[in-house]
Amino acid sequence: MARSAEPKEPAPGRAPAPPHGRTPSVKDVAASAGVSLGTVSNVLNKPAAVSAATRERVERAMAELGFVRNESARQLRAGTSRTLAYVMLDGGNPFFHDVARGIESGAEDADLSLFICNSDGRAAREAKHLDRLVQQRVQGILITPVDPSASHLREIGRRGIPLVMVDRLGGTGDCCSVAVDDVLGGRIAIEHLTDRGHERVAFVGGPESIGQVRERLLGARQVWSELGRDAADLIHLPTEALTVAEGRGAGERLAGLPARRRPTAVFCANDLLALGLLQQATAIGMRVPEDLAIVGYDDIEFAAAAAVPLTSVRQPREELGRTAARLVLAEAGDPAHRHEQACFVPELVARASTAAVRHPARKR
Amino acid sequence: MARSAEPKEPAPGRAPAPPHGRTPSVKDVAASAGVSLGTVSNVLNKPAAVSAATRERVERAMAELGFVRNESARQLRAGTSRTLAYVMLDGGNPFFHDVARGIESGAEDADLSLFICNSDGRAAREAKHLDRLVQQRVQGILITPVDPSASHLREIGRRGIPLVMVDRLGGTGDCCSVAVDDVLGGRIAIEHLTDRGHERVAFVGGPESIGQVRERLLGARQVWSELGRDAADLIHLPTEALTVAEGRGAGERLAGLPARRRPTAVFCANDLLALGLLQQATAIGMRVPEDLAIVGYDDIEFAAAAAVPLTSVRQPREELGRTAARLVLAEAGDPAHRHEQACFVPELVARASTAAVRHPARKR
DNA sequence: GATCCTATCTGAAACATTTCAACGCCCCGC
DNA sequence: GCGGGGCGTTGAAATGTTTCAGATAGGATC
Repeated sequence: MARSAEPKEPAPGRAPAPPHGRTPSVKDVAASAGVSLGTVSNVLNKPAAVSAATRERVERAMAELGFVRNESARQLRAGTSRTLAYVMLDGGNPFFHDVARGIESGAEDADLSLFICNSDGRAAREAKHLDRLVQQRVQGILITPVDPSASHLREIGRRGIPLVMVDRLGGTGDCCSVAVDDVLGGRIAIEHLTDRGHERVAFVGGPESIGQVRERLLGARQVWSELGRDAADLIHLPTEALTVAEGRGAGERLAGLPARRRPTAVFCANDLLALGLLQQATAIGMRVPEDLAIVGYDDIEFAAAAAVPLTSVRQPREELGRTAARLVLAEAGDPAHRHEQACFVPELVARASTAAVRHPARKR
Repeated sequence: MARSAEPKEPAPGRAPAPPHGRTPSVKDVAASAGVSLGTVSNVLNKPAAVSAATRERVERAMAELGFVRNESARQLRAGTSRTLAYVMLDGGNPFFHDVARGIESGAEDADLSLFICNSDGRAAREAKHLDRLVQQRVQGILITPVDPSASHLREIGRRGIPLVMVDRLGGTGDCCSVAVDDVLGGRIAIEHLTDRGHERVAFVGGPESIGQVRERLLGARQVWSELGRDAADLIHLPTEALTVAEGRGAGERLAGLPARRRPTAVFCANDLLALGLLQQATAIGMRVPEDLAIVGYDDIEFAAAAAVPLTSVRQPREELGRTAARLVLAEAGDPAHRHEQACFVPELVARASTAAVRHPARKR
């Protein structure tokens, strides 16, 4: 019954089979190398304090036994883990994955692992994730919250766990945050469209409970009124969510408008909406950009990959993530840390979906 | 200097400020409730063994102190963590996120957390992630490996950590795996195209070092020869990777073919390629499906959202993930576990990109 | 009243690591 | 020969939890 080594397979790697059942600990290594366990610990943590000969002996023992540090024990002693966590809002939106990638790169630099969670827009899930993360004693939490003012967020802060809001403004300033200037994003989108000669534009997006949506719309309206345009010519087509399906729905409603009122361009609150809208528009035979120009938001990879490449407002996603990681680490390192609100500037990426065309209405 | 409670903010939540610096432990709770720490532990782990009165007292103490279990300590004692991990191959491909969602749902059922890592197709990154996961003593590892035969994978197995390959066949059977029948997938894609009357078809995909690519191509060729078609009419357009950019490149090469040799349909090894190809085809004025029919693979959300909705071979992604989670848990629970190779059946989802059109070549 | 049982609670041990005061040792300078 | 100071090493303490053998008490049964 004893688990014998398979004779067929003569140790393919370097590490031999584990000594016996249990995975070896520092104690085993110490015994095998004939040193105290404090010395083994020193080899791991301050190798300079150990003589070369001893160090080598210990290292050989570790290799022979296939020793691997037990991170739980280390954490227990240290009081905190070597892990950051990012709780993202919508796992179906590539935007957040790009942000996550930025965070990961920041975490990597500090030699930390990154725990990625997905709240899927549901407060209960978010709370559950946060609960777990607190139990894990993560070193810091990055989050794009369902509701930035939720009580479970303040709870985290009260516990003294560094927390950074990502892509949301920290509001009252009781935590760090990184965000992009959404009002400005709305402005440049509309400026781009008016530059292209559009006089009747729709803003597609909702619900307005989402700060981003509110601000992008606000920016749009600001420019519109500054240009002295009639507010009635900037239509708001609300959606229930920022998804492809909702974008299609908005496309249908757009098509249903009487020709007089129908806009020649739309500005969508994100790229998913824009892609859905583009699809619907194409399906009913509208040409983009000739009949309808479209501007999206986020500049996700699929925006550039659309059949008609999508003009979009790009956010510096990875940098957003990297900065967030930097802030959370700064807060973790320095107790006297002042909360910081980083705000990035969005940038318009013009593509075919708003290419300059002599507009039919003007041409004739 | 003492950190006094802010007078402005009269305890917004229920939990009062932590007692003093340190986060409270079971010992603190025990002291505060006037019981032994064993009892506190029982309240947490086997509440039935504690009298109602005591339990309530302890629970009140926990609430008052804002006690949160320390997961590291729990893990240390238990010898293993309450965490699964998924190392995905390509964070930029929504397919893997859907798989991850399935895994998460499986993990959720077992009340485990899921650690999501991204190897980004790089073996070194993958090895680093695995290293960390072993240090964390995760309960099991799910992985879509860069190279299924890599030595660091066998290492994991030798350590006795349950490992399940996702979307890859376990090959020699020395670990569990879940996969989808890619040969069959290739077959149904080609059958669909030949049903639609196409007589010259291209397979776009590569590199062939990827098992999926090889098998989908194999399935395609099988059907082709079974139908008695000339092998020269099933062109293989190789790509360097399964990305949108490579899809665009393939589109260019396709357009460059002399009209006689140009296929009327393509079967792409995944949806990213198909989307890139669709974009390029549209850009140069080819109509889809009239001039070129396209079949993708994976049926990611963006396939349905494309301007011309993409016909695609759907894999049961979430189920793949859920099954993988189930297998890894089975292996973790039962040491005498027999490795299992789960194989799912793909399914064709027909959309506009291969809609039946009277094909020009036949019409005239 | 002794015995047994059950329900409840206790205290110490164990888990793997890091830290730290202390120790032995050797060499240097006096 | 002795004090002093590095250097390298040691052993014990501490971290927060779970587990488990025992302790205690309160009934019920004989």
